[in-house]
Amino acid sequence: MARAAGVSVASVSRVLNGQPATPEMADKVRRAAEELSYVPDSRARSLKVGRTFQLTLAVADVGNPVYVTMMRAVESVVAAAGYRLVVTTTGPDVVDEVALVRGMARGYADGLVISPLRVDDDLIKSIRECEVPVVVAGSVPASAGVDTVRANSPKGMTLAVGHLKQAGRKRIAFVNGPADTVPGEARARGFAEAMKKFGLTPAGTVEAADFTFAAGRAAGPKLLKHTWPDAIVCANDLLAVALMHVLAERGLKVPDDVAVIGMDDSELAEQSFPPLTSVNLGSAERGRRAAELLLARIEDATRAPRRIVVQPTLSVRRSTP
Amino acid sequence: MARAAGVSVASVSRVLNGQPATPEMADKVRRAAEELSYVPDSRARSLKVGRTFQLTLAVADVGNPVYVTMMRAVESVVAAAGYRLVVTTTGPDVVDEVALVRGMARGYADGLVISPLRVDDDLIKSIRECEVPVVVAGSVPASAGVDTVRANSPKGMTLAVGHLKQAGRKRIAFVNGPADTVPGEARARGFAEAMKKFGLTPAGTVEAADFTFAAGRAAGPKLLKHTWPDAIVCANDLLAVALMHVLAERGLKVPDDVAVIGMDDSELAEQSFPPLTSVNLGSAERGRRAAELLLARIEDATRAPRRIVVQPTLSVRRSTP
DNA sequence: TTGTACGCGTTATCAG
DNA sequence: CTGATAACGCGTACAA
Repeated sequence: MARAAGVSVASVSRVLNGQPATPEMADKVRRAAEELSYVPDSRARSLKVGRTFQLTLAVADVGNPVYVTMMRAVESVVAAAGYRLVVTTTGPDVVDEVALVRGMARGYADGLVISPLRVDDDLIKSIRECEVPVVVAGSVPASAGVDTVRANSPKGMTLAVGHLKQAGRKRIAFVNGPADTVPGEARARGFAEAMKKFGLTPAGTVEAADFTFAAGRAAGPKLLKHTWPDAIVCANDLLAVALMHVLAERGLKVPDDVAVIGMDDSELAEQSFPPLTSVNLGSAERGRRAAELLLARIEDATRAPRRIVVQPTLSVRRSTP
Repeated sequence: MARAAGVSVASVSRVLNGQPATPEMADKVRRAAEELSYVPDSRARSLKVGRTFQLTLAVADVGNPVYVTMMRAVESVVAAAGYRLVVTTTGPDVVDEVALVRGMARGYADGLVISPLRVDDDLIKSIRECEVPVVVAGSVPASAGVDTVRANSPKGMTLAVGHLKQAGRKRIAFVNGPADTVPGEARARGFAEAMKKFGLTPAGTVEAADFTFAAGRAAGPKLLKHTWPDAIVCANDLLAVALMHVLAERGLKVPDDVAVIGMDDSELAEQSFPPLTSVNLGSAERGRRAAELLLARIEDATRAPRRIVVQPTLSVRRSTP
């Protein structure tokens, strides 16, 4: 390429990176690059500059629409900054998450946004020791000293239960995902607190095997075997939609017989029938903020860790009165 | 690292790549690697071996559940072969697709699976000239001479219309996405052919602005202004679910008053209410086959281009009688 | 402003 | 079987 343009390799590099050069030099280089449809090799560039201009987003399950929302948000922020996004699915096991974080040391990406389902000391340790910046989209202890952006589940639960109480519902049940996960634990605590705050007693609780539609289908009958709720709060939209299916099969009308509320306010909420009232935990904003935090830390590795909390809102649709 | 183990860099490389070495040598190297938690830098490795062990999947819209299915399938195949997957969203414009394909020359990935919404000569040209192997998940002319795995939309439409006719429905309408897209064109043609084959006349057709839920919500009323169908075939699941919303708003029962059929048989089909009868165009299998084709071509660049067609099946659920 | 020369960390080659 | 060394293609001091 350099000799095709009749100049030095250094000049090619300078022109293509927008550094000062005489117009005629720039012209010669661009002309030759166009001619040969030459583009700098990103592998060599990565080795030299120590950056890949790639970022990784790790989520547990791409089939969960909340991660689609988050992915969109992260993608738009990092793309605007000139980065590609590598989306990785970790699955539910924390060991896989730890392996992923450790693997970042290979240097195939310049940073990581991870939304872990389960967190243990190993994971926190691997994040702290990671070669590249890591931002956690989820809850980790403040003592971990890592950048974090998380939702406010308890407040979200307050919104949900308050809305139901105002509608006159009193026998409120709760469908959670696994309580040994970070979101599962937060939602369980939040639900209990919210019920207490409003002077209500839970009409029943069930724990689905995971946060999927199938798990919700299985958990619904278990819940309804022992209780006759007039409202059900679900830990996410997939579970809520699954519960509406179970209720329909039993001839129960939503929202007249039983009101249903989901969490995440994902695209599924407006697509479901009836459209699902859902607590918006700010997944798009969390994704955006997490990406911004990551970019900022890449710029300046010494800045103090930030912990951002995104506040929830309630999107009222037709599954509640 | 080499001097930490007291051996040469070459030996480190050999041991870590599983090449023959004396047990004691292997031991020294592994011990030191463990100690320093050393992992080979993938940037340098990429530069040297000319491979990144990364593949790219380009889709139009990550919010479309059919791409989630495809993504899962591609991911599992390439991961098993030791590759990472980079998911890129191209949007609806062909120029962005062309830019993406051209950009592959930078060498940040070893191959590309692209599912283009619109195809023109520029795109085909860029694919043929691409530095790295490209597999198209979709339809391109055989003359293009590229690896392809596509669905059989006409046959899928025959399945859909045949199912409706057998149920006694005669006033069948069609909701398509943009007809200037590859899937839009294929489905329009397929629907027309299928109707003719069964001796039926279309009860109306409307073209949504794109393949999204919102576009379906907007297109539904337009269709129903001029016609009173007893069945509606939709070009994908998102449009079908949107149509069911529109029908419900007008007090029309699905499937008693109007039957609805979607295409893609995505996760949304079983999550919708009523569960959506949908033509399974084999998105998972298409993803799997496309990934396999790509891996095979990376192994052997000289093999003849293959054109795979995946056959559809019908998943009957509750939105049809 | 432009060119020359070096080094990034790894793998492949070749001599020992 | 091991060690020394030459690339891979780029960015960048430094010299001109």
